[in-house]
Amino acid sequence: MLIPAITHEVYQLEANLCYAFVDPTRILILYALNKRPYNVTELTQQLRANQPKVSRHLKILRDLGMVHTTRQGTTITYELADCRLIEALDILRGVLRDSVADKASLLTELQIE
Amino acid sequence: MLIPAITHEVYQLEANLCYAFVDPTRILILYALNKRPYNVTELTQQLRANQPKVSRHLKILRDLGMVHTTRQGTTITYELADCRLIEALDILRGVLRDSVADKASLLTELQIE
DNA sequence: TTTATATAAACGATTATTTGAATATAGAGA
DNA sequence: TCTCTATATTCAAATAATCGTTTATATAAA
Repeated sequence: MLIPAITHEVYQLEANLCYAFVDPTRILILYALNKRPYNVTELTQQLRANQPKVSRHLKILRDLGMVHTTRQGTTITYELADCRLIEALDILRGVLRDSVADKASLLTELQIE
Repeated sequence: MLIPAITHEVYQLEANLCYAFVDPTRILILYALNKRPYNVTELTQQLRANQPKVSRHLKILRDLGMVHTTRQGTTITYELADCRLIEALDILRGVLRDSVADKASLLTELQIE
């Protein structure tokens, strides 16, 4: 049962979406926006990053449809587009936690012997 | 309420894990292994990719602890380490589906007017 | 119209990722 | 030991991602 060539495009789309998650700054932004909407200046302060850096990452998230924007005067407020993004990130965080726990217990076993 | 510097390391770890998902071949492998374990040759045939390519991606997944291996003679069987990885990918797929649906309906509205 | 502020985009340098092709290793059996 | 098969690694080339710095744009208010 081979995987049809057309299917590869779906996986490419899925991979494109996941691209958002490979940078810690973007994950940080998503988790922050999960609490409440923020404008760029607020995010810049929270993340202790410079403004162009934050704007660049916001653009990536915007292009992927992960955040929505509303403008009030000169300030632009960003909000999370879909809370399932956090759901997915939380699951991965759980996987990470258990993975680290496994390595730690393995280390403990080695020390006993 | 600033995000403490130490926290950034956790987000870096999370981003490292997500790195597995930015390549369609790796997503394809994970979904395949979710059905049942496969050896490298079988995966190579399924994905219609060359063997070194599959092996390279398997190494990345192995290093991240996402797959486990067992050797029988010369063949090495890979299996999914944690089914929550698929759970997370499925959630993202749902987000993707709705996102595409939204764009499609927007397109429909434009055509009506 | 000028000025100030918030946000975005462009630029160049650096580093990372992916690939096909070629090569290496590891185990099984003659 | 030789050979075959399965799997892993290396290499060079092409592409892509990230960053700090600088510059541009857009809105509001004077």
